Amino acid sequence: MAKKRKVANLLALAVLSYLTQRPMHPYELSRTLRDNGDARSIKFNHGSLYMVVQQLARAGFIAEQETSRDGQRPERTVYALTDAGRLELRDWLRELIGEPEHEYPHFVAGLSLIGALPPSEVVPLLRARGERIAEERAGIRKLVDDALAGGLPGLFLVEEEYRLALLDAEAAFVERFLGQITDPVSGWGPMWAEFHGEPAPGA
Amino acid sequence: MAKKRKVANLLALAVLSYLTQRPMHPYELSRTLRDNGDARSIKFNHGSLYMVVQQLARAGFIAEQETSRDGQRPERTVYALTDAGRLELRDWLRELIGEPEHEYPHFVAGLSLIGALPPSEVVPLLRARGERIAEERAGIRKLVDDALAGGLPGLFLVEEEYRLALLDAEAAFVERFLGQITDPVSGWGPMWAEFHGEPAPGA
DNA sequence: GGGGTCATGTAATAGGTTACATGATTCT
DNA sequence: AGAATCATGTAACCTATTACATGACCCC
Repeated sequence: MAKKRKVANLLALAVLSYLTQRPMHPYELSRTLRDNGDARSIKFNHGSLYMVVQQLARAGFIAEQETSRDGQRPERTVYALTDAGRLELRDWLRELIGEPEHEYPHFVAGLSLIGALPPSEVVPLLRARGERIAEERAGIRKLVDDALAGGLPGLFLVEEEYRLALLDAEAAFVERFLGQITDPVSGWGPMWAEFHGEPAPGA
Repeated sequence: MAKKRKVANLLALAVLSYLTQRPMHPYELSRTLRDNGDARSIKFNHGSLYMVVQQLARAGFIAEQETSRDGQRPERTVYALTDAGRLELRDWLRELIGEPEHEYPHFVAGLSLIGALPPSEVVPLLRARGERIAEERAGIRKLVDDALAGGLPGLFLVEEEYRLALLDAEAAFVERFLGQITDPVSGWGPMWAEFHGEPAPGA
C-alpha cells in the first residue's frame, strides 16, 4: 500500500542515509553519491538533488546547520539529520525491503503490446536483447568481482547481486519466448505471422 | 541509448497502439485501457491520459478527426493515428523489445542502503517480502490460467509470464540472501550485527 | 594568461498527479 | 426524488529535468 511520503523521491533516501554519517552540504552529497556508485541504484540528477534537499528541510527531516563561505565561491549550507529524519529513514527502508511494490518496467510495456510487431521482426529483436543482457551481466559481474577483490564486504554489493539474478531470469525468459515463437509445431509463430499477413517464421 | 522521444510517457505507446484499431476519443481510450488490463503493465492515470493525447497531437502522431456532441455531455474529440504515429509506434516498440534499459526498481534502492538497518530487523522484513511475493505470484498465476482457460492466446499474456519469471528470481534471491545473513559461520550476520551493537542473529 | 573543466547554485520549463466541476444515468 | 456512480473534461499544483550563471582552479 506504500504510504505517501512527504518526500517521495528515492534520492531523498540516499541523502538521509549519507547524513547519518555526518552533516554535509548539497554539493558534497552530490559528489559522495556519485563517487560511491549509488547512482547505479538510485536515479541521480544534479538539479533534483537541490530540490530534494529543500523538500527534506521543509518536511523537517534535515535542518540547516551552518552556512560557511569559502573565498568567493557561493555559500555552502550544511545540513544535518534531525530525529524525524532518522525515523523517516528507517521507516522508509523497512518499507522498501519488506513490501514489494508494483512497478512498470519498460520491457513489460513492450511485451504487452508486442503483438503489433510481426514475429519476423520480433525474433531478431529478442536475439539482440539477449546479447545486450549478456554484456550487461558480464559488466556487473566484473564490477562486483573487482570490488570484492578490493576488499569491499559482499553486503555492500548485494543490490548488484540482485540485479544479476534479475538479468539471468530475463535472459532465460527471452530464450523461452524465442522458443515459443519459432517452434513450428506448437508455437505462436504461424498464427501470429498470418495475422500480419506474413509467412510463418522458422519454416 | 534510448533516443529522446517527443512524447516519452509510455501511456502514449498504449494510445498509439489502440488507435491502430480505429479512431477513438480520449475517454474511450481511457476505458479501453482499463478494461483490457493494460494498466497492469503501463502506469495509467486519468489526468495523464488527456495530457498525453495533447502531446501526441502536438507532435503530429495523432490528429483530431471529428468533434461530436452527444446530448448535453461535453464534446468528445475523436483522434486518429497519422502515418508518423504509425512509424513512431513501431520504432518505439522495437526499441523496447530490442534494447534493455537501465532502471531503478525500489528494491534495488532499498538493498543499496540496507546496511543502515540492523540484521535483526532485516531478517523478518525479508521473510515478509518472501510471503508477499508468493501471494503476488499466486495471483498472477491464477489470472493467467483463467485467461488461458477463457481462450485468450498465450501471446497476449506474455508480459505476465515475464513478471512471474522475475518474481521467481526475486524469491530465490531473497532466500539466498537470508541464508547469507543467518549462516552463523560464513555469513555476514555477526559483523553486521556487531556494527549495530547487537548480538549476532541465528545464534 | 586564456581555455577548459570543476565547484556550486538558481531559474525556467515541461511533465505528471490531484483535485475539481458538471451533466447523465442508474439504483432504491 | 435523492444518492451514488459514470462520463468527460479542465485547472491547479507539485515535481523533475534542463539550461543557465559565475567564480575558482588547472593546464600548457
